[in-house]
Amino acid sequence: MSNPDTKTRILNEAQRLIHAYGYQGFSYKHIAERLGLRNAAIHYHFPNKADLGTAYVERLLTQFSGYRDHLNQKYANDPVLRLQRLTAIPLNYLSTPGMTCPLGMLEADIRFLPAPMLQATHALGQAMRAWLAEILEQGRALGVMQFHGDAKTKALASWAMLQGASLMAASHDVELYEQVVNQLFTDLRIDNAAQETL
Amino acid sequence: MSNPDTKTRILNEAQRLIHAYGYQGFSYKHIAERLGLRNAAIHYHFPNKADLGTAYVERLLTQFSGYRDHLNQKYANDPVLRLQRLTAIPLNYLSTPGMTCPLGMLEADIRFLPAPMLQATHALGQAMRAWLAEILEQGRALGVMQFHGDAKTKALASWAMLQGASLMAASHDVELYEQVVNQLFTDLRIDNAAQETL
DNA sequence: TTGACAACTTACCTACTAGTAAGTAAGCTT
DNA sequence: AAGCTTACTTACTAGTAGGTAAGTTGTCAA
Repeated sequence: MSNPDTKTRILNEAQRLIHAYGYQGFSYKHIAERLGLRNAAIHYHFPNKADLGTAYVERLLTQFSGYRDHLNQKYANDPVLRLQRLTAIPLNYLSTPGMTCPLGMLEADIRFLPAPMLQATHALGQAMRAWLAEILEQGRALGVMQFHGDAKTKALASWAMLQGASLMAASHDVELYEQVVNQLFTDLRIDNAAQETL
Repeated sequence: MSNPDTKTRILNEAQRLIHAYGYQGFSYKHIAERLGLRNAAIHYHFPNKADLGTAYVERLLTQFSGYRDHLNQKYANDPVLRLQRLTAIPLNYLSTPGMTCPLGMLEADIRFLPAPMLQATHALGQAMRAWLAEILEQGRALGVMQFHGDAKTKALASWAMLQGASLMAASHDVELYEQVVNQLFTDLRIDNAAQETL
């Protein structure tokens, strides 16, 4: 291979563009121009846009799974810390102005996603909601979080909140997302001292 | 005027298409085909796409303001009922499969909105959040709702939740939105009897 | 040194986008 | 009847989209 990581560079650039403009907001031409390639070169590595999009989501899923497993092991008995890390994920993206986090982004563009990409996206969403439910359940069991109703439903609602907040933050400012996360912690009656370390 | 309401028919069709596919997901061609007109006829009534989009949001804002004022008058002393009506708004849209409610839709497409449309959208969002904050504040004052922290922040978080939920519901099913609304009511410690009437 | 393969490029295609210029037919106004 | 206006149509533009077929170049293995 003359340039072993062109494929990776394409994927990286696609990710950047997806986070900035969404799935249907970027084109092969955009990638080609940024990387000094021609349109057809992208098609060589990713025959069609759905392949590229699916590769992007699958990489996200792999990254997320690794991070989740790592935190589950490292902070096995500290659901509050794990929740802090979970809610901090979008901040990595939102800190760059004009960038949305994948959470909200994919949900916003969901109508345009090709079938295989949609499937991968649903898998990612489900994995994240399941993790959140697990954290909440343990938090309540240990007495460090308080909430009413089923943990899964609470996780779903909290998830919707984070997703909505990350979308709003992308078009306003990051501070908005932080306010919502603070409210989430307040609602869960997590004491402020722990919240400070966020 | 030979056909006085062509303009309105265009706006109606644009609304339908925006709710189904988003702002950048519909074209003049789609409208023209549905209405048996030519592309240029749309341009005659709405010189460019931004004009059409802005007209759509402004009509939404007018409709919302009217509805809010009406409910504020009718249920001036019943914030729970007003909250139920507010959270029921997206259901009108979500009940048709494949349709998103304007709430989530506009937020999802926000990166593509032309300036004047963006302004109108922000005005609409702010109006709805302000109304929600007002309802929550009154609810807590009357002792029919319970929550911690500032009412405005709680409104922001709840708003993010509803927005996220309406987006998710559009790609899954309405029941998901209803679950999230139920959780919101549970979190606010609103008694179940009242909730039944939702 | 030949051949195969990887990693491209050139050149092209069809479909669609928003938008425009010019023309037309009907109706209203004076 | 003349002229203006409304509400369009026909025909077009420039630009972008995703995608493809065929050719080119460099590297490596036999």
